[in-house]
Amino acid sequence: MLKNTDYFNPGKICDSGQIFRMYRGEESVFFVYSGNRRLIIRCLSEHEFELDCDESEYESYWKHFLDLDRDYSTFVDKVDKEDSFLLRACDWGSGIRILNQNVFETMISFIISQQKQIPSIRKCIEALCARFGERHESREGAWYGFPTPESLVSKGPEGLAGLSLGYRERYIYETSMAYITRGLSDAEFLALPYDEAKQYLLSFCGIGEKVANCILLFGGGRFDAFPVDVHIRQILAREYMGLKPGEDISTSAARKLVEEKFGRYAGFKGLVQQWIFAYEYSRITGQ
DNA sequence: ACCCAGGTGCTGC
DNA sequence: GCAGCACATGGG
Repeated sequence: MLKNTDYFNPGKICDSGQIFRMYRGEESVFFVYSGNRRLIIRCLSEHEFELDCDESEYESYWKHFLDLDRDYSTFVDKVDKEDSFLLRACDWGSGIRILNQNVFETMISFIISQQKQIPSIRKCIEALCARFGERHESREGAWYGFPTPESLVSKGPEGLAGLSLGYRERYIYETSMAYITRGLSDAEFLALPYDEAKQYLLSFCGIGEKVANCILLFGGGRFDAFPVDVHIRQILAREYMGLKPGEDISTSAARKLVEEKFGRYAGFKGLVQQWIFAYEYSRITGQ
């Protein structure tokens, strides 16, 4: 049971695009999957939650996974009062936490995410878990864990066919193979300096600048990572350059603008990114 | 048929 | 460093 918990809104987190294996159940119930673990969150009120998982897993795993050991109140107060768009995004995104997901799962998930829409990404990952993951039985029904790299390569490169992964099949296979031979444990990865952690990620096939930043932010504990994707570029163009809706700018121009507009939020730039991404995404999908 | 999606790798300059 | 292109697949 979690009481008096502020700045924690499972619904906002579920829709924020940083996690693909989090689902809405009935009546304010959420299912969260990570590796071979599962957490059920029941929202009792705005500040009270029942967390259902194996005994001891909360303190040893889920508390940090949900980033509940961080004080989010300080970040909200630091938003520039002149920046009306960010104020709205921050207000809307209140309750989003930046998760600490496991690294290999985040690598494969965001390799899949490229050139795909979020519902489609979820389906691909589900299919991958069903084919290669460990099966678990529970009162609520059967579910599958996230596959290990060994499992993903166990049927050869062709073993990944038929899951709508397209050209990403090769990326997943190559990255899994490389991870088996030279992958770091999560603890080793987290201990790396920022630049080395990024270079490590970029050395895998299918991981470029944007995906690396997603992994750094959503699984790598780097609160300053700022992924720039098509939505972020459109926000910058529209809200910070006065261009017409839909007009795009180059990624390099976007990175300069990010530094100019959000550089002052050093220490929590990644949270700022999630506020504006989730706000924009809700606008597009009409929530 | 066309355009786009939480881009990356590769080539050529 | 930067532009241009191919790359699967599903959805509008």
